[in-house]
Amino acid sequence: MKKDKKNKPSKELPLGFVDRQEKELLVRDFIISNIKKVMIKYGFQYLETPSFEYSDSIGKFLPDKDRPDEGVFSFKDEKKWLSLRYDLTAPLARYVAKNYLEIAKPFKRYQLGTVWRNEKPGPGRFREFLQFDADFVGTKSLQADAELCVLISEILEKCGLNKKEYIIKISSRKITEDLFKKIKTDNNEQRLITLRALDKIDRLGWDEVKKLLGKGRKDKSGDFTKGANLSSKNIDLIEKELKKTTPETEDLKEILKIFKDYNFENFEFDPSVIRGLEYYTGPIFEVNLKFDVKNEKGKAIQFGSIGGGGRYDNLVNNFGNYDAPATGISIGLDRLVYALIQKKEFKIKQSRPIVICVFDKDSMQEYIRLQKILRDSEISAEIYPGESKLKKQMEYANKINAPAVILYGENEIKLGKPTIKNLKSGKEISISIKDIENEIKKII
RNA sequence: GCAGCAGUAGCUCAGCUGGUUAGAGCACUAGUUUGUGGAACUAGGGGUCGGUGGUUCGAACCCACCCUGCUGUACCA
Repeated sequence: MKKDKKNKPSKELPLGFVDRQEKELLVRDFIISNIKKVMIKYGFQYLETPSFEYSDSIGKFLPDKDRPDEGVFSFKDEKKWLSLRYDLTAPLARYVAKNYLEIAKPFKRYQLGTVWRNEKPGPGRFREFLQFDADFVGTKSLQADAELCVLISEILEKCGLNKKEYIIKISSRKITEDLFKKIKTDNNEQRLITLRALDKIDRLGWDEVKKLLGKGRKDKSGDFTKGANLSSKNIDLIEKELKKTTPETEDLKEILKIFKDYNFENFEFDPSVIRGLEYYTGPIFEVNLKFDVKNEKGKAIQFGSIGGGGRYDNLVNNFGNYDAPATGISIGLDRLVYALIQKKEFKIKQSRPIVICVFDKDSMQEYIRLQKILRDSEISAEIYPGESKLKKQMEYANKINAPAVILYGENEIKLGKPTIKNLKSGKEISISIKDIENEIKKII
């Protein structure tokens, strides 16, 4: 079958890239159709920006000599570095900065698009994936932040999740800002390490996180992670502050009030939600699934959140002098698909064609006639695409999960009555051509 | 990136402490059935045992490096 293995092109995929098959794509399409419905209802505009941006436009300043792949895929075009986008927020900021004078403010847009990250893939995590983003640009109103949570919630429920299966966690950057004032640290690296450590509370638990806040932690593979070196007094203070269950910052109090007006309850205040450490300035949200997700071997895996977002009031401003406070949320669609396929028995019908068997090429016009009758009735149908013995054709129909085959050979043609064979029951019936449509519809 | 484990047919795996032409199940192909699938039976194809180099009379098996995968960890704008 295969000789000369050498010098043949590789059939392997690059690390972190995958082929996606129909089953998965149909679930994805289902989610996308729900997203579009909800976004239209909420009055958002649909936008598409290109896959590539200048690296500096999306926050990457790539030094010429270092390898230009610090988390992103990049190449040098003439004199400037280009990068594949790693999210949809940075391109949005760029878009708003570029078109600021023309667009209505506040600008509400949603976007669906592939993004790429040059990093280590994990289960359900690839280096190329589809993201959905909804953002408000040009408003400080916390109504916007609250509405994002409501809208995501509606999308998830339209996709079949109930209120027990997901939760929106909210917090605010203001909490950690206040905290840093209290422990009086202006050491930026220490602040970063602290934030990263706090981000892991739900995964590692307080005991482990406290090690990270102090000297450091050794994980179970024996790898050591350097800690933030805070004093135990400060560590205790942080723990005390972050274990509070009611928010004390003004922004969150207001959001909670708005949630109440919306009658929105499926959220939870969680001060350990930190997220994207650089640009958030206010409320932050995280969308979490509350059921276990398993890998191919049936083992539960650390799935984490399927999306999140928050307020980023300074991002657009980076491009110039426009002051455009913004807030947004994004969902990793492929991860959601991965989880949903496991959780739900999807009844999304993968419509497979009725197969019309070919007995004799000279009768082709008869087959085409049958095929047209079915297709005109919006029934998926095909003449067996090949030249094989009947047995082969049956095996083919069986393998593609065809609901039925139509047998129209010499004998049937003489009578003008094709035989329909139901592939599930194995039953065959002889039927006149005018009844074909009805009979097939009974089967599919 | 770091660490642990793994890599034998398309898939799942066996291969005893290194010993002649490397095995099984499933899948595939052909036939039993020249107009009938999902079952059975028969026969057959398919592997330089992840790669490269080394140790050895001899390597799928031992050693080194590399690649890939899994798990954890780090980073994630």
